[in-house]
Amino acid sequence: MSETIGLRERKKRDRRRQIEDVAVELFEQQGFDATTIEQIAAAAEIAPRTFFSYFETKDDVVIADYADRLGRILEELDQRPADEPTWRALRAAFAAVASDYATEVDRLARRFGIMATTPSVQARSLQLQAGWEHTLAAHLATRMGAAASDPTPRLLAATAVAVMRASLQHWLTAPQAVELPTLVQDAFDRLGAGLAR
Amino acid sequence: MSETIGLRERKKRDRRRQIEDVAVELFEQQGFDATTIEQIAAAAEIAPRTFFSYFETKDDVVIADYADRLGRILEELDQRPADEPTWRALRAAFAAVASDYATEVDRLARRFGIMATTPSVQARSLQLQAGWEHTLAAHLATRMGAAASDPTPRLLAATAVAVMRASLQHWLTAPQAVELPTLVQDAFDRLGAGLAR
DNA sequence: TTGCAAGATTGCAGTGGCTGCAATTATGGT
DNA sequence: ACCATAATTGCAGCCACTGCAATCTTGCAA
Repeated sequence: MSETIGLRERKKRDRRRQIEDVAVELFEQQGFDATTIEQIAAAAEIAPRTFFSYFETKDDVVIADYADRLGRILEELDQRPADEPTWRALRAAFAAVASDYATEVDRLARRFGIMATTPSVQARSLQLQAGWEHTLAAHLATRMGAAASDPTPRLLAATAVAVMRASLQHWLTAPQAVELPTLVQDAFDRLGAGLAR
Repeated sequence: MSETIGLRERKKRDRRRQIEDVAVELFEQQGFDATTIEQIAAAAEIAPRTFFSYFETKDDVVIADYADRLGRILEELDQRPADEPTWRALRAAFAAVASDYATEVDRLARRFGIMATTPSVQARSLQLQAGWEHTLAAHLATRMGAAASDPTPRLLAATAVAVMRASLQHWLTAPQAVELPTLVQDAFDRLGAGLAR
C-alpha cells in the first residue's frame, strides 16, 4: 500500500514520454520552428490544449529529461565523505552523471542536434543549467561551511558545470576517440592541478 | 569626408539608446512581462512596428549592450604577446573587461535585476554568453595551434566565461567589499594554481 | 460491482510577440 | 533643389501560450 507510486502518475509519465518521442520525430523531419503544437498534438492524438498540461513550453519537449540530472548530481555528492576535498567530490559526482550520459548517446545526440540548431531551445537549456549551478552552489556553501561573502562555492559550481558542458559538447561534436567519463575526469584533473601549468 | 561614420547611423544609435532607457524604466515599474511592446512604443513615441527595426526581441532591449563585450575580449586577447601562456592571457583580457563593467555598476545592476526576475531574458543572456564561448574557443584554438580533437580550447573558454559570470554575479548580489577586477583576477589565479589545493 | 470525488482532457476566446509586405514619409548628400 | 536610399508605419496574419469552465475518465473505497 505504499510501494506503488500511483498508477495515474505512471500513465502520465508514459504519455509524456510518448509525446516527447513523437515531437522529436517531427522536429527532425521538418525543423523545430516549422512544427506547430497543433501538429504535435495531432500526431500524439491529443487536443492541442492538452499539450500544455504535459509541457510548459514547446522548448521543454526537447530538454525534458535534463531536469532530473541535477538531482542525480546532488545525490552523488551527498554520498561522498564529508571530509573529502570539495573538488574531488565534485569530480566523482560529475563522473557518475557522465556515465549516465554515456549510456544514452543516441537519445542525447538527437536532442543535441535540435538544440544546436534552435536558439530558443539552446537558451532554455542553458537556463536550466544556470538553475543547477545556483542550487549546486548553495549545496556546496553548506558543505564547506562558507560565509555568504565567500565567492568560492559559486566559483566551484560554475566551473564544474562549465566543465561538464564543454566536455559533453566536445564529445558529441568532435571525432570521439575518448569516452565521456574519461573526458570529464581529465578536465576535472586539469583544473584541479591548475590551468597555468 | 571619411572620419564621420555616417550621420544616419549615429541618429539610429541614439534612438536605440533612448528606446532602451524608456523600456527599462517601464520594466522596473510594472515588470517585464506586464509591459507590452505597444506601451514601450508609445512611451518612446514610435509605432509598435518600428520597435522591431531596433530590436529583434523584447528580451534584447535589456541585454543589448552585452553583445559588444566579446569584441572587447578578443581585442584585448590579441594584444597579448603570442608566447604568453594562454591562461595568463585570458586573465588579462577578462580583467580588462571587468574594469569596464566596474565603471557602470548602476547601469549593470538595473539590467541584472530585470534579468534575474525574468526567465526569458536570463535565458537569452546565457545564450549570448554561449556564443562568446564558442567564438572564444575557436580563437584560442588558433592561438594555441590545437587540433580539432583537442578539447583544451573549449575547456579554457568555457572555464573563463564561467569564472567571469560567477564573479559578476557574486559582485552584484553579495555584499561587495571587493572590487570586480580583483574578484576576477583572484578567481583566475585560483584556477591557474589548481582547485585541488 | 458500483458510485463518486479527484483528476485529466478539451474547447473557446483572448493576449501578445513577432513577421512579411507594401505604401508612405523623411533625409543626407550631391 | 532633387533624389536615391533608408526609416517609419499600418495591416493582416501566424502561432505560442493562458484562464476558465464544461465534460469526460478513472482509481479506489465501500
